[in-house]
Formats: sequence, C-alpha cells, structure tokens
Amino acid sequence: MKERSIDSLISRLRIRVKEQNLKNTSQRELIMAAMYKHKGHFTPEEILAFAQKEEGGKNIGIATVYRALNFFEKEGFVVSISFGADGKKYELNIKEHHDHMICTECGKIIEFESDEIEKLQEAEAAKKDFVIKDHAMQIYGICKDCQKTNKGKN
Amino acid sequence: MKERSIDSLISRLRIRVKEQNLKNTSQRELIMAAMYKHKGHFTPEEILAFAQKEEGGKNIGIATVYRALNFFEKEGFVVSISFGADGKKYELNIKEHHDHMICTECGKIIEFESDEIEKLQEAEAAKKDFVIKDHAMQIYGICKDCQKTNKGKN
DNA sequence: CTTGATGCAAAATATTTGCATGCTC
DNA sequence: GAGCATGCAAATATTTTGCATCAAG
Repeated sequence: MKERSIDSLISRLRIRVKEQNLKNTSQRELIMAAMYKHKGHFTPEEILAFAQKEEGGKNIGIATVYRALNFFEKEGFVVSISFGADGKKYELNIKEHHDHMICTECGKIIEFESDEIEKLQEAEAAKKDFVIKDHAMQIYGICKDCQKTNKGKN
Repeated sequence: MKERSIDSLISRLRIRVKEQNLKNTSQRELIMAAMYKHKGHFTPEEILAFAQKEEGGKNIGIATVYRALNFFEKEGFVVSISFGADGKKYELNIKEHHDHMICTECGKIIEFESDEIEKLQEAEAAKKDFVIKDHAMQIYGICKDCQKTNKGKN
C-alpha cells in the first residue's frame, strides 16, 4: 500500500494550481496538510477544526474549506464518500487502492485493497471506452463486532 | 441482470414494516412505486415530484420522502450515491449487481456489472469477517463522449 | 497593480423535527 | 382506540455566494 508523502502532495498541488493560472495560498496547503495528518474520513467541519489547529491556521473560514475541498475533489486529491445519515465525508486520496467496507450498524469503516478487483475495473472501463481517473468501492454490511451484539436482527 | 418486480418489492416492504411493528402507508408505497417507474439516480426533491404524479400522491410532503428514503436505505431497498457538487442521489436497489462509472466531465452515469468483481468482493469480506448486505462501486473518469470534446485538458 | 483567494456574513439549500391530526391495525 | 405516519411549518444543518480586503505573482 504505497502512500504519497505530504511533500509530493503539496508539490502536485502547486503544479495543478500553476497550470490553471490560479494563485497558491497557505490556507489550501494547510487544509491539505491537516487532512494528511488526520488520515480518515471527515466532514468539512471536522477538517476545518483540524486545519485551524495547524500553525497559522487559526482563522481559516468554513467557506475556504468548502472551496478547497471542491477544488481538491475536482483535481482528484480527495474523494468523498457518503453513507446513510452521516452525510458527506472527505478523505485524502493517497493510497493506491481505495476501497471500504462500511458497517451499517455502527458506521465503522474498514479499508481493504485488492489488485484483482483493480484489474477487473480496468477491464470493465476499457469495454466502455472509459478512462479511469479514480475509483471507489463500498461494501455495506455487518462488521464482526456487530454480528456478535446483534444476533436477533433481520 | 435480474430485476425484482414492483410487486415483490412492495411485498418485501410490507414484510419489513410488519416485522418492526410499524404501520404501512400508501405514501411509502407510492414513493417506492415512483422510484421503480423512473429508474435512475435522483435527489429527494426529484423523487418527491415523481411521487406526487402518482395516483393519490398529490399532497405528499418532502419530509415524508426523506423519512421514507432513510427507512428504505436502512432496509436496503435503496442505495445512495454522492459525487462532487451533485449532492446525494438515491436509486432503487433492484439489480443483482450495482456498479457505476461516473464521468467527471458531464456527470453521466454508466452502469455495468461484473460477476468476477462480485466474487472477489465476497472473498475480501470473508477475510474480515464481514457480512455483505449490499455494495456499490464507482469508477470516476472521462466517458467516451467527453474524451472527444475535451482533448486539451489536464 | 491585477486578479484570485480569503473571511465574514448573508443567502440559498438541504435535511430534520415538533406538533396537531389522520390512518393503520 | 392506541400509536405510528403524515403534512405543514419551523428549526437546523449544510453549502454557496457577495463583497470588501488581502496577498500572490
């Protein structure tokens, strides 16, 4: 499971910004750095809180987080995942593979990877002349722990 | 690609309702029937509009749609998918497989299925002692049409 | 200096909830 | 009849936007 370093992420960010004749800002980089530190799936509000704890991030506003996340998502730095009542959550896209099992009882997210599935995805995409930029897979079900506690259901 | 009939869906709904000592209502059934007719991915507002066009659905409220969708999702009748700025969309879960390719340029959703991926998902879940109830897979990228129109990008 | 980005607050959306009343069972 | 579900409106929550100002290039 190869991961990118924060440095390579930031430099990729700067490249993408430059390519589009936009301006680089410390806020956007702080938001990315904050997401890098707190690996996982978070709401924009949570990401804001993390970013504000970063050096120099005291007064970042929520609007900036939304703007940054939308940009990151468009550029493929971030993926969003939504499940049930939990709303939309964002995660830095730093892993080679990107798949989740989500427990519908407790909301726990288990990550996994499969090269075989990856290859089959590429094969399916090729059939439809579709160029893959990113992918996400969610398996919904009952995790090990909840199977124990939740016998009589269904 | 086997699909359930609307009748089997409604009867499954009634069973789930009864099991939980809830009460069956025409609204919930109308919402399900409306989703069945308009196969695809829709926002709660869109689903409301469809349901209101159903016989006897004139004055269904948006709150009822949200309540129904939350119930349907909890019970596995419906899956939600969220991508980029498009917000959360719901789809009746009537197909055996449930996978999507989403074009990040035009938002088009291409459906596909793969038994092999299905089997691998089961294998992965087994490794983690996870009981699959449902699954969803999204491949993000550029569709055939947008590849033509959009040469110079990236 | 030009123009994109930010922070703030307001606006627009989306989603949930309280409550009186209607319907199932 | 008892109690869940509904519709409506109000309350929240979420996300976007306008605008004055800041700051990158």
